[in-house]
Formats: sequence, structure tokens, C-alpha cells
Amino acid sequence: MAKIKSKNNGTKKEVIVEAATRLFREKGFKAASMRDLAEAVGVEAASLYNHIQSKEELLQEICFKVANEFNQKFDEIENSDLPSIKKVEAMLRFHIRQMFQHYEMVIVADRDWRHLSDPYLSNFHNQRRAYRKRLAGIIEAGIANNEIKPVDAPTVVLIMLHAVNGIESWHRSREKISAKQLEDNMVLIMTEGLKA
Amino acid sequence: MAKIKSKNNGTKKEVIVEAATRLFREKGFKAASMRDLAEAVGVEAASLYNHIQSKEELLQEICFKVANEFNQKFDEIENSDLPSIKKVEAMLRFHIRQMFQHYEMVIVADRDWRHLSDPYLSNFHNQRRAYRKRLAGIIEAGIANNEIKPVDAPTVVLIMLHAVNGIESWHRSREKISAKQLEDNMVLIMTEGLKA
DNA sequence: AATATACAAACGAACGGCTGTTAGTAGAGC
DNA sequence: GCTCTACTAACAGCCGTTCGTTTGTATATT
Repeated sequence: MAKIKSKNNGTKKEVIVEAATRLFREKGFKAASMRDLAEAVGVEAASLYNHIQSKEELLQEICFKVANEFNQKFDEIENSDLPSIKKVEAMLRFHIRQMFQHYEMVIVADRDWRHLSDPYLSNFHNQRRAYRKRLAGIIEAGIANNEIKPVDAPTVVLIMLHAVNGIESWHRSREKISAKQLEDNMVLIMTEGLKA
Repeated sequence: MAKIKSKNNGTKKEVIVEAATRLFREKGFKAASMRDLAEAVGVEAASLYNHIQSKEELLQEICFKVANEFNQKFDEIENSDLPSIKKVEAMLRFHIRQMFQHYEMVIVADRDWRHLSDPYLSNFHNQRRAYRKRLAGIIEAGIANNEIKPVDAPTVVLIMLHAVNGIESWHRSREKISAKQLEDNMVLIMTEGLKA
């Protein structure tokens, strides 16, 4: 069973999810139609349903893949013995790199997750809240042992997570500075105001 | 003629635009239907067209109202004789306050402007680019006379403008710190890393 | 004061078009 | 011959919007 590989590197479903990611990023989940998607894949709309169950399933795949990657990295960093300020920096750098390498799915997950329906909607929403709370926890730990100046941790999380979204603009701007340069600049600006 | 005031404080069109703002913010422009909007206003969908020309006109009103307010404030600050770093801080504070007071329309304009169609789409897009360039200009001026440390100005603009969007989460979170407190926290975090 | 005129604003019905999705079927590759 | 995948055709439902008409009300005329 399942020799349904497409071309060279994955199942047809994966090809569809990738095309959906690009399309959803460009038009938004609601505005992107299954017929648009079919055209992008090079097939009729009905044919998509040999590989997927529904339009929403595509959004689920995207959202939870992104969520899992972030949660996994978070575990790794949280369990390390870095000082708190370095943990924050590491998470920030990971966010920035994900935004460089997989920005389309990161943006779709961040912008269109509200179009999920329960139980996926609640699940994702809860994960999102939990993630922010954990991140704020690291910052508060840093404040507690004087690595980080006493700022409101949830505010810092708010700023950091949203600031990274700005990289979307960078992706389609003409005169790009290098990725490394942008990363270092962002980290500098965002963490310099934190240090005690 | 034209005593078509609704209830006490504005034309019916204004009432519709306000309801549309709330609805678009909640569901997104594409996902919000004219029948949804009609119900929110307390009227049949067809009746809306006695007051507006199209669904897109509503989006136009929202987007350009927001754009005009920001551009106006920008002129005022740019023409002042504040030091560059203070101009940046003033703009940042204005963004934050707009986000507190009119966050629904600010968010709709920022998230759904892509659903405008030409010529409004190009117009808005150009204003957006110009705004960011002007803001970067202020920062570069500050770098030139050593008020601001030598960072990449477009990156700072990216971060600042997106960071402010985080206030949306604050609006619907349970345990709010005060608006003033959040504003000061954001300004501190965002500007401390900039000072030379 | 009663009636006629004018017009804004509401309505139900309907439009063509697009939506996500299903059914049934034909062909390709093992 | 069996499985997988593509197709065409069609579905029910929602979309923004238009139509013709009725309702409500403020003003002008008698």
C-alpha cells in the first residue's frame, strides 16, 4: 500500500498541504478556494478529496505542525541549564529562524487558526495560551534572580511574539539585509532593554 | 433634508460602519457576511444598501480613516522640534493609545486591507510603505546625531509596528494591568535598547 | 386641523455566481 | 483484475447585490 509518492519527495497529500500553505498565506484561509488550490496543484478540485478529507483538515495540519515545532523547541530550551536571559534569547532566535525558513506556515497558523472549529479550535487556543504563559514564566524566573530588570513579563511576551511577525514584510521587501544581520539586530533591540 | 439621524449621535451609515468594524475584527472581512452585519444592525441585508454602496466601501472607510489619523499625527510630530528619540517615543505612544482606544478598526485596517481592490488597494499599500519609510527616516536622523545607537532603522520600524499589535491580546485577556502601566512598559522595553 | 405630497428607509424575493463537497465513472499501473 | 487517482457533473447552500414595493414620517397645502 501507499506507493502514492508524487514526483520525488513526498506523498501527494504533502504536496497539497504545501500548496495550501502558500495559498492560504497569500489570500487568507477564507478567501482561498478549493478550486484555486486545485489549480495550484494542477488538478481538478474534486480530485483533491482523494487525498484529504476537507479544507479544514489542511488548516489543521498547518496549525498543529507549527505548534508542535514550537512546543518541542520550548521543551528543549526549558530543560537546558542556560541562564533565563539566554533562554529568552534562544527562544527569540528560534522564532526568528522559523519565520525565515517556514514563514508561510507560521503566518497562516498565527493568523488563520481562528477558522478552525472545535475541538481543534479549543485545543489550539489552549496551547497558545499555555505557550505564552510558559514563556512569561522564564522571564519571571529571570527577574527573580536579577538577570532581567523588573518588567511586566506578559507584556514582554506580547511584544516579542508579535515583533517577530514583522519578518513577513522583510520576506517580500526589495532591499533585504541578510538574515543573520536581521536576526542579530532584532535580538539586540529586543533584549537590550531587558537586561538588568 | 437629511434628518436621517439614528437614535441620537450619528447617521445610520456611521452606525453601520461601526457595526462592520466590530464584525470584521471578530470574523475577518471575508468571513463576515452582509447578512451577519444586517442582523447586528437590526435590519434586513437589503436595507443596508440604502446607506452604503458595497461591502468593500465599508472596508475602505475603516482603512482610510485609520490611515488618515496616523498620517495626521505623524505630520504633527515630525514638524515638532523634539529630539529624534523623543519623536520615536511619541509615535510609539500614539500607536499604543490608538490601539487601546480604537483597536477594532486599527486591527481591521492592518489585517484586512489586502481585500481592498484597486485603486484603493494600491493607494493604501503606498501610504503604508511611505509611512514606514518616514518613521525609519526619523530613526536614521537620530542615529546620525548620536541619540540612537547604530541599528538597522527598517528593522526597528518592523519591530515597533508589529509589537504594538500585541495589545489586541491584552484587550481580551482576563487579568489586565492598567493601560498606562502597559504603555510605559512597552515604551521602556522598546526604547531602552535603542538609546545610544 | 385635516389632507395631500414627497421621500427616506425598510422589506421579501430573487439574481447569478461561487462555495465546499459528493457521486459515479473511466483510465493508468501494478 | 485490482487499486489508486483523475475526471465530469452535480448538489445544496451561502455570497453580495438588485429589484419592485410598502411603510413611516416630516413637510406643504387646503
